[in-house]
Amino acid sequence: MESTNLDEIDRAILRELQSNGRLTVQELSERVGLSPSPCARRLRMLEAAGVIRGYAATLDEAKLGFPVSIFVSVKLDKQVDDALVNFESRVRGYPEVVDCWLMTGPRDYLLRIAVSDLAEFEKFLTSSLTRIEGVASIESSIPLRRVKAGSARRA
Amino acid sequence: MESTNLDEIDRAILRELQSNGRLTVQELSERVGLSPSPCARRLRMLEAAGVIRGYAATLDEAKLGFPVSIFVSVKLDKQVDDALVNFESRVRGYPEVVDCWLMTGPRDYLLRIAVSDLAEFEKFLTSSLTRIEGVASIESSIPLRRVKAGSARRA
DNA sequence: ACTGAAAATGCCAGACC
DNA sequence: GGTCTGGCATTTTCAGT
Repeated sequence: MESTNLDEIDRAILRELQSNGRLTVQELSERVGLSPSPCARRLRMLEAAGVIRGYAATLDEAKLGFPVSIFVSVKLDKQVDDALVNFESRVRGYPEVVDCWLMTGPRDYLLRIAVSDLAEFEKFLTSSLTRIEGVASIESSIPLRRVKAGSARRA
Repeated sequence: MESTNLDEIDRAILRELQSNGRLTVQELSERVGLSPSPCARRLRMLEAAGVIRGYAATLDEAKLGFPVSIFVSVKLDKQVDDALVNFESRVRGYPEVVDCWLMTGPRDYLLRIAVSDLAEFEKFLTSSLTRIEGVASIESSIPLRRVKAGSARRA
């Protein structure tokens, strides 16, 4: 999992595609100061190397109907592998869970939940999250507002 | 900021574009069971309404050279507007800060930082973050692994 | 509202320098 | 890495259902 040697042009390509993922090779090549062919060659390399995992539309969660986010920190009562695997597969299945990290320390999980309102959150908590086997305790924090939104560090 | 009435087809369009943002209108129309023309119309509506904010390449942070993420929770010593505005504009300028939320409660910020290693993190902490005026205290948590990655809840 | 076809555009791929 | 050209895919529009 190396940082695949990238030169300044590769990084420029990635930057452009991070802010506009539908750029055509032509437009892209102009923006990075290259002609289309070598630009397309680099792009294919970046995709093949897995530096570019894919492309996605960036949606407005509020307009989608999920204006409320909640950060939830979860403790399991035993950290055996089975419990982790089980918890993670459950979590991956819940659409309410947007993001989930396995943390160091007390070996918790940190999740971001997106819901339409607190009633939906309560339902999710009581009927889904707390029902997962091995969940010992849960702590929620509610954000007011997203200050900066990114899915990856800017190249 | 309403949840712009979306029918099942609109949501299907959004779902498809969330997992493949470079789909052409043609391919998209086939997948959602429509012919290209109305599909293109809907797509333009979704973009104009701001439900679709844009398109982005999804990058592999590790392969980009930033395998280490750190969650940082920040407390300011006074929560006057000026301090918030100042902190936020600084934070938006740091490439290391991928994500930032203003939290309720003790009115903290929660940030995700992406760096190449802990040395870079230390440098960022001491020479950037702690130098922002009004920052009272900082707490860091290190994740081991990302379990589920999303930038928005699945439509 | 969706469909289908036709026209115009513009894109990509490949061979080659 | 750059240029060019052939061929194709895409988008758009328009008339029809």
